[in-house]
Amino acid sequence: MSAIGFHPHNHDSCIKTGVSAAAKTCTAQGLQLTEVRRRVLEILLERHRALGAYDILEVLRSEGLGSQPPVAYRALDFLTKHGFAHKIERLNKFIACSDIGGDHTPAFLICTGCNQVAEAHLEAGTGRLSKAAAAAGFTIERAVLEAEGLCETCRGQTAA
Amino acid sequence: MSAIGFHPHNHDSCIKTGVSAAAKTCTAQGLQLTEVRRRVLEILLERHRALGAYDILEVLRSEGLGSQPPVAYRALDFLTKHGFAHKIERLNKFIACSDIGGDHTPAFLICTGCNQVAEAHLEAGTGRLSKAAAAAGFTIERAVLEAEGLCETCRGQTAA
DNA sequence: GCAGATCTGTTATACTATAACAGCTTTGCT
DNA sequence: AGCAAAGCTGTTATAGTATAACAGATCTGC
Ligand SMILES: [Zn+2]
Ligand SMILES: [Zn+2]
Ligand SMILES: [Zn+2]
Ligand SMILES: [Zn+2]
Repeated sequence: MSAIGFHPHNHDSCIKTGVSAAAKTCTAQGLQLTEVRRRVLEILLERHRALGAYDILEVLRSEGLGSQPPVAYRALDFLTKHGFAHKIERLNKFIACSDIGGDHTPAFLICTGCNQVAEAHLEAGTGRLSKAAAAAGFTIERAVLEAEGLCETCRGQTAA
Repeated sequence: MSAIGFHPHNHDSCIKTGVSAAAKTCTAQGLQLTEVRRRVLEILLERHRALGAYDILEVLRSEGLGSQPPVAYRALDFLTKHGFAHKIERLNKFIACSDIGGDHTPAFLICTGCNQVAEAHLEAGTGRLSKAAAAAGFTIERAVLEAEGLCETCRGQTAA
């Protein structure tokens, strides 16, 4: 429930934890966490912010892991499909999941000041949107919840 | 609060009501509802579904109202900026606001069966996302709330 | 009527994403 | 091991979405 992401923290552990959690899930579900896929996840975890597909491709290219768009998009499809990463629709960018493993309804707080994106995990089916959908007889299969605004730090700087 | 949009209804009145509400708002706020802008709003109201910018451009072109992308995008920027239309981020498409005039936080129900999009109007600042944001010291300026799934009709057809 | 602001038309280009096909690798089975 | 099916990768080409920049037209307030 708490929205981490706007606070400094030790980052190496983020990366290791994220990759190993993904590896574990893949093993359990018979999925292949291949070289490219693992590396894309690492890149997202390393940068710890939303990246465009072509940003990622540039890194892959520099490492000899693939140089054409489909390589990046396929890896991202895999990662997003299985919940290891998410697409931020508002930005057309991708970000590593901050809680790889659990089945969740992610929501994002996008700071327009520092461009950081924080992921909040909400309980599914308990909000106003769910109620409105239920009232209309609509069955939700996937939700995009993204808020733009200012994080605490950036807001302070604007006010000051 | 109720999500209209998945039910048949008389449409001419939608169009007239929408345009005149927009015209009224523009007069009140000193905005210019020019030929192109009005026509784009009409097109969105007529079709009553989400349209891509290039779909709209095609219509404009056929009517001699502008043939280059910026013409459509500028009109859409105007309409979305002032709440006469909304962009559906998940689809990269645009739709006329179903309640032109009121200041609102729109949420959308996107049916993957029939491609219809219904707009629900939620009260701002009362949901889980707002609470999560407040807890993180984050100030929301704009929210994207989009749910994909099946409307009542399409769900019935799938089940049957 | 004039100055400033705003809107339109146009060219060019940037950015985002996928189709399609050939070849390689892994997996599961015998 | 040998084989077939499924899945992954590399590549070319192309589709789809969006904006920068500048010149000219129109509207607005004075
Ligand atoms: Zn997540
Ligand atoms: Zn910030
Ligand atoms: Zn609306
Ligand atoms: Zn439907």
